[in-house]
Amino acid sequence: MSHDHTAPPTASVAVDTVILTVPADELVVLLVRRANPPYQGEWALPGGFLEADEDLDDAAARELREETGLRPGEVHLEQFRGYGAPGRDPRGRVVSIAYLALVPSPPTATAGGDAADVGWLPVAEVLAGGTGTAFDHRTIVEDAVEHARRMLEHTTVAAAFCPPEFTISQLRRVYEIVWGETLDPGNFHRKVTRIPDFLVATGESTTRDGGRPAALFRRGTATRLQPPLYRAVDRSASARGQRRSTGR
Amino acid sequence: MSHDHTAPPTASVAVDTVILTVPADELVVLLVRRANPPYQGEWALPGGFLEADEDLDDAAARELREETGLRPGEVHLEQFRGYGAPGRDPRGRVVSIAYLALVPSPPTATAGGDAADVGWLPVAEVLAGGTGTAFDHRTIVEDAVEHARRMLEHTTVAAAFCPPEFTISQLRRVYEIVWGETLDPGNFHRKVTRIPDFLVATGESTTRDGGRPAALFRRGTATRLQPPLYRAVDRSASARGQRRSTGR
DNA sequence: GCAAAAGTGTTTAACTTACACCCATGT
DNA sequence: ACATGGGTGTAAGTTAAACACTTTTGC
Repeated sequence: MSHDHTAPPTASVAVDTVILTVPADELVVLLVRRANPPYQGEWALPGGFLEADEDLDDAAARELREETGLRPGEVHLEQFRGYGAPGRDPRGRVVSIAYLALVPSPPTATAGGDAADVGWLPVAEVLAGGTGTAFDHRTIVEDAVEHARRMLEHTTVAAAFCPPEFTISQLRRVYEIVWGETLDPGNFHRKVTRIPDFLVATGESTTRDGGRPAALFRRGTATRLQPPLYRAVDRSASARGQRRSTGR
Repeated sequence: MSHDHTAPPTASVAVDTVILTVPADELVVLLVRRANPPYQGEWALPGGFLEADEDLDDAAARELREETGLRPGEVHLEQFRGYGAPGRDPRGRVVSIAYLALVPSPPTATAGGDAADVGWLPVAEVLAGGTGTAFDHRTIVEDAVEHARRMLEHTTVAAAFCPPEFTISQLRRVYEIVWGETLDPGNFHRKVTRIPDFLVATGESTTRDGGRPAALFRRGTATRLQPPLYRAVDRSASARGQRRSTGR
């Protein structure tokens, strides 16, 4: 851009969003079944071309609203990577800016896009390749999920998966499902309630079938998790190395 | 991209790279003085338009080689963000994919691009606005530096600023300069030498004027820093909150 | 010897972990 | 009463922070 080439080659710029949510006991991603070629009938990420007078973030927010009816503020929406391999779209040169959206479940599910079919598919199935996915969208979902997993360690975004008011075990279940491992309920409770401005108690509590009612919380203003929460994978990898010089 | 709009609007896609290094006691960024309008005479990031059959990473690697003569493998090169605000380039719709490069210092400095003038500018000056910067490149540098600071906490990329063989205090100085704070030499030494596969001792040691010679190391294969190194900013912010419930 | 930088030891506080235990509700 | 999940207590082990101290060189 700082060099002034003659007649720069042009491309279409698309914005594709990996919308994740945790409706029950698994992580799911919103995909759209393609009505037209190429990849007709296969699943693709919701997205669209960048319009003439639109910033990238605005385009992603617009797409998200069109597909789920959710508006920024209710969700976590973040750009995470651009994809521009030459052959990734057979129609021509398309560079996609990929966004990651974490939304509470289930957000009015399928709203009115121009798509024939919209569905929440389990991430595990998509990554295993069991689902026919268009373009390089399986790779994009893979990168997005890895990004989300890392985000949960250092930031408070996990709360974006929860409704406006939620209990600590709802939040814990988000971690457990996204990371695929179980966490100690007591320690988790202490840890997250200690983070300043992460959780704001509403004073209310839930009433459910069996078990003590849980206190309800709202999201606070904190965004970073300091100190972080660790996945067991990381800690065991670390412990393996540390032990080397712990010869006391 | 999953929706099939008629005649998608096209744009030029550029790749701009924030090349950082630590030559002495400050963090500097490679900028190019623009020879032509717009922003003639101001400083811009090295970059160029994506070519027809080129992936994003390849374009960034090509630009980096053209400007510094360095090839991937010797440097850390990573995409970190796309920029696409409508008015960011007066010539038309340009979406830039920004890359961050961390290179050892000083890498054959100014090599042959088609630019009139190339220079390493102190990041502090650029961010303070003391330097006339073209487009939104001041913002891009700001984002890149923040990204780099966070990377140093969780990954081993700091070593990318060092020559192939380096001492632990060279590595520590990288942290101190990028973060803008001092670290305890003893604790730093212990911490980094404990990370498995981060540093590989060569057996050699330096001989300098005054002071005990330091052992030389090469980069190992580790990429993650687990547990992380923390900036004082983070820890103090955390400690402030933690103290709240530490009433033992 | 003295200054300077490298590297190790030691103490104290903080944090994580595991798990026991009590609490508050539905049935 | 008892099952169920919420939440707190506690002890053991681990890690980090601060800083004293030893080592190895140049002058």
